[in-house]
Amino acid sequence: MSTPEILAAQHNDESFDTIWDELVWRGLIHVSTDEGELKQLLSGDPITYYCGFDPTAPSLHLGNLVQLLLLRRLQLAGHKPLGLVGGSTGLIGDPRESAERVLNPKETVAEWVGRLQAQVSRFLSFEGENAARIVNNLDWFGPLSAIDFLRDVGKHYRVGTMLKKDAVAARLNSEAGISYTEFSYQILQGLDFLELYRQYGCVLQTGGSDQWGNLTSGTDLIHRVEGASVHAIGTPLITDAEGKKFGKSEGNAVWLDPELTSPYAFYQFWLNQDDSLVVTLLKIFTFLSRAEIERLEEAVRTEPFRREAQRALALEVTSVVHGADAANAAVLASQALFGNGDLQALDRETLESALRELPTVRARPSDAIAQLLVETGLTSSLSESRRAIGQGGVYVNNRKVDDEQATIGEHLLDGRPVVLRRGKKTLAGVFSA
RNA sequence: GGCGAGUUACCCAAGCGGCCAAAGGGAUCUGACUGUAAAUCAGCCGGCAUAGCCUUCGGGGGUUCGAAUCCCUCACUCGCCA
Repeated sequence: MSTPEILAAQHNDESFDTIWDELVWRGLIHVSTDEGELKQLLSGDPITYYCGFDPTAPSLHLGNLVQLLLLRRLQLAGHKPLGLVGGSTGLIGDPRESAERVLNPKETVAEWVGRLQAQVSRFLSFEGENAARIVNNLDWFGPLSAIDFLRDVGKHYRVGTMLKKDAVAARLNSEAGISYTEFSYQILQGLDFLELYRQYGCVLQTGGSDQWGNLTSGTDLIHRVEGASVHAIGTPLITDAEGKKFGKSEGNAVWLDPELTSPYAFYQFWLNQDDSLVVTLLKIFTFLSRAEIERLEEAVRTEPFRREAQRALALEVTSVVHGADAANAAVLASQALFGNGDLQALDRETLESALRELPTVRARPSDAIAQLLVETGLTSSLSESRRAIGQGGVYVNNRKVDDEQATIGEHLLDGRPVVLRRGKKTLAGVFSA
């Protein structure tokens, strides 16, 4: 399915009186400027609004997806989105809670800008009255000299105010401290908003609630310089039951780029969500209607073992991000591989297409299983492979491997591809070399 | 600018000359129970040719038979005083 078809299938829920009501119901508003004014603004004539994405990685991830979908929901309500990819802010980096960022090379950031622009574009419509527009803050920061920056922008910022921003205060209270570079980030983002206000009449910025300090940096600046009241919406930070950041399990971010996170792995990620979180996720990450989500919520309560809500969530989100074809392929592969366990009963065609969704490797019968685990990425070292086998966590075609020295051997002989599994649900395919 | 404290594995955090590949907690991972859930319990948790060897305790250098532990030096962080 091509992008326009995906976009055409999306719409807001008409059972809500206003888009604001829907956003509130979906739990997308964690913090905002004056609610009454915002609600009125969003129910009136089309406005221009924006959200920024910094190129700090080669792809956007799930945290950004919340923002992308919010941009889209507002566009579906008739408003005009600006997707900003921060060619210059990405060179600086906003202050993270933990420690100072390592600056990325300019060429790298430039390349990432291109990638992110393409990703952002896929979630917005560039047709019609309220077509989206992609902007890059390097366009206005590039020509700005340090002296002009300090004279024209810096004068409007009080250090006391800047120090009180949570992101800055947290770092000041930590051992890591904060560099002048990252301390200045809030000014850059403030100037973005001002610039977009001047150029496009942009009056609303959205972002994660952890960006609230940076969002208000812009609203305050515009108020001071232009005397205008503009708005900001901060979405909630999604966390699991233990309060950990969603979709970022220590170094294993879930990426939107299919090269970095395969559609199958993406689908599986959503399918495995907790009961306690699944309804929240349906509201935020899908375009399913309130009625449908409420039905699924009931299903979680009455017959949780069917995992209907998780299935719906996984199918919907994978479709939105990777298209219906990729989503269906992920569903079929999941059914085949997690079916009733008898892989031998699968016809070869089905098996092979299911395995194409997984990491695969070519092998000879004499190859050690421990080595194949490493090559497929199921483990990261031979030691870990041996450990996994020793713990009884490795299977070949659903049969437990009990010898650390075992080779793939006869499993490969009849020419059928072999399913290598670690633990309950981490799979890879092995084809005959 | 002066003085003091600190930098340990993915994170927090003990260790302060050999018994240290490094206590403890958390996370990840595996097993049991389940619903490809949660909770709970158990195991694992640097690498390799695994009763052995190799590389790790901010960087570099030194003392010693032997250093995460002592000395010198560089870098960074925090605090107090100017």
